[in-house]
Amino acid sequence: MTRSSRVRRPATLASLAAELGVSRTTVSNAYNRPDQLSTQLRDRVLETARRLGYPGPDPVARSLRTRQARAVGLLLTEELAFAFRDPAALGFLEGLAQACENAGQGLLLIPASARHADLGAVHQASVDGFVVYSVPEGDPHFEAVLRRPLPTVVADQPMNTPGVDRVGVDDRGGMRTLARHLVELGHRRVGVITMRLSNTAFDGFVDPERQGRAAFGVQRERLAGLREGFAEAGVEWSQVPVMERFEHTMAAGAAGADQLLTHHPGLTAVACTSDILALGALRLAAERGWTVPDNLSVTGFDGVPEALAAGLTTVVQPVRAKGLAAGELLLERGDRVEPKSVVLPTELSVGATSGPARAIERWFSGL
Amino acid sequence: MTRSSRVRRPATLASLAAELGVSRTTVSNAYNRPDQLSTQLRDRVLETARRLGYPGPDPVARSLRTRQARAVGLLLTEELAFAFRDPAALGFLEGLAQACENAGQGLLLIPASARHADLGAVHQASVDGFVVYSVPEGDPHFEAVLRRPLPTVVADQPMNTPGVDRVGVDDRGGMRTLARHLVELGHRRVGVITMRLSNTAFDGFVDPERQGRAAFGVQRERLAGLREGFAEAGVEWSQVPVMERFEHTMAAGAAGADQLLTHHPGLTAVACTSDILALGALRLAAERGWTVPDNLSVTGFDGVPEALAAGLTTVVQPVRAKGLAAGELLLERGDRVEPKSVVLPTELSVGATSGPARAIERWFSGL
DNA sequence: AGGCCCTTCTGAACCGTTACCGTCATCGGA
DNA sequence: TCCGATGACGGTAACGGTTCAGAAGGGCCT
Repeated sequence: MTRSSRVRRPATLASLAAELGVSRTTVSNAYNRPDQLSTQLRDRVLETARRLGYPGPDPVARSLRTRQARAVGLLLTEELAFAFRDPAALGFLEGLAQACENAGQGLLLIPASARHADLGAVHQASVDGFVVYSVPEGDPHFEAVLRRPLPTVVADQPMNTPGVDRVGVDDRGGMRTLARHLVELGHRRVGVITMRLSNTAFDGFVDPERQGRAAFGVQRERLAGLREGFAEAGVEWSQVPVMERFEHTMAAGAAGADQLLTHHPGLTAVACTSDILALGALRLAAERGWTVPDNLSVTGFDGVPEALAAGLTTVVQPVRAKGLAAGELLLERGDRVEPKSVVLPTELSVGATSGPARAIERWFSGL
Repeated sequence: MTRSSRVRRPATLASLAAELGVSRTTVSNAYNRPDQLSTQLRDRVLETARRLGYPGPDPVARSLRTRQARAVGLLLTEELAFAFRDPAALGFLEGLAQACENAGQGLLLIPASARHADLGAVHQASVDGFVVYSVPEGDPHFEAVLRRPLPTVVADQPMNTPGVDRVGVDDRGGMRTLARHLVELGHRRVGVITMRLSNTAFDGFVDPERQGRAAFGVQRERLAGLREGFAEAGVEWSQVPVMERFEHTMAAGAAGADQLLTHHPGLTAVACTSDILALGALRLAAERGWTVPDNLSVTGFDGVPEALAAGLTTVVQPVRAKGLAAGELLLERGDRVEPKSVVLPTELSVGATSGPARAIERWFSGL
């Protein structure tokens, strides 16, 4: 079979029916309801289809009529390729893909990065529902998704979208537990490196006011968890320097740590709101010749494989389960109407990058 | 806006036109060809649409008429989740996603693992073309793809599908270069661990006959490259033990290496047809207390990040570029008819896991 | 005044299917 | 012989749009 023959406009169900001298319904039934016609006729239909090169009912026309596309749309505001680079996103996707596979549904990745000002990709997506992964509040693509009359599940962010299902993790509780861990180790002078808090590029220190205005609820929650945990030990949050980085890379984490530690040399611990940033901070510590955790404690959030392999103290969130839950929430809703919210637990993983603050005090006194 | 209002059957273009007292054409134009109607009328249309909760033209109906879905279908025979676990597949996907993003196209992951005996997912995919990633020859899902009257690009496998575009890498040449590298280091007693050669589960030694019958052209090519490279040094291929593993995991690589080295204790080098298997072999060597490369040389293929980080000697293939090329080949074909084949170069990356065979001989003589 | 073009909008065909309901033949039983 | 049940198939109307040719109306030029 040559390419050109495969690419020519194929026969339609109607032309096949005409060729056979039967009705279109019968041809349709031959494909979709074998029990509705005799075996002989069905075989004759299928045989003729083969002979004419009829590829079977057109999926688009079928979707139009049956009102289902057998696919789930995934909206990420980042570049598509990002999804395959970021370890946490990857875990989520793996779980989501699993859910789709289980249900025999396709998974449509929708190009909706900032490059695409038009919302065409969202409007044009032939899907039965959307999963929205971690987009900022007020994102126009997300709003376009909401206007589509389709069931939608939000993963992580934005939080509190009325009437929309959500699956997330206990960001705040996880970070609170982490903060307590640092407190127990004696840390009182801590710094924070956070992922971007808004959609506009900004790198630098952020005051609590901007923290509260953050367009990313997950970051707000994680910061709030740290605040609460440290508050229990009497650490005033306004005294805790928070460094924001727009990019989510190890390089950004290292740069953030550099700036943070340069302005606040007395810090005994740096808590990062992601593992990637924390790995960057670790790299910076190594560059400065500091020993972790003797000279500095560093913590992350997510529990990505790279971080666990590196022995990072971090909050592990079940990213895979989150993706799976998001998919299932979307696919297994029956005629449920009231929105559902799933919050998965997080777990502190104490690694080799957090240690007693004592040692650090000693180190500084020796300067 | 509550969920129930969002999920109710929405207004249609026709009902909107009726409400406005204009023709459907005009409403359609308001969305698709703003220059075809006055600004006032367009604003009135859009305003009324907002008021009635009309979500804009239905994508499926539009696709039916325009004959395009603005999406690319991706067929993998593995579980969907596999794509997010296997590093080489991941790199490919990243490149492909990039190509789709550049063209503003969606990327539809089609569930077509062995679990899905029915080909419905392929038949139902609303896409403008397919990218087929590394599936075995004769795969029924692939054949279903070929029956769809859509442009198709094969990545890696199956090779030599008449009339179909393909993008691959120089598997054979890469492996030949690797073999020469081992030869130069003095290796003559080598063993091989290969990925699965057929779709049916099998673990064990494979003779050249089965190698030639392999359903995976890429594996055939890589083995052929080794054969040719070693033949230049007078190493008879029939004397080279080849161990096949069905699973593609480090554990499988370790088990394969174990079996291989148990039956052929005199081997000085183990060449694997993938990095994952090679990393497994390295793990086994460590478990046995062997020093690499002093006691054993180990090589891989792919050049995945984990392998390069581990200093594995391997053949690096440009997986990302391969994905990008596959996407571009599909999306940028104009009215080209004759099939096109792209073969990307591979590069030997000499790491710390291959060394002179001398040392190994000495080690054995000391037993 | 008449012809022509331009802008703006309409009517009808078409895209390829499936849902719904009706029809027709066949057959067994009364 | 007639009747109702059953199985097999067909006709018609959606499904929700896009497209293209052309109509209506106004302005401009001659």
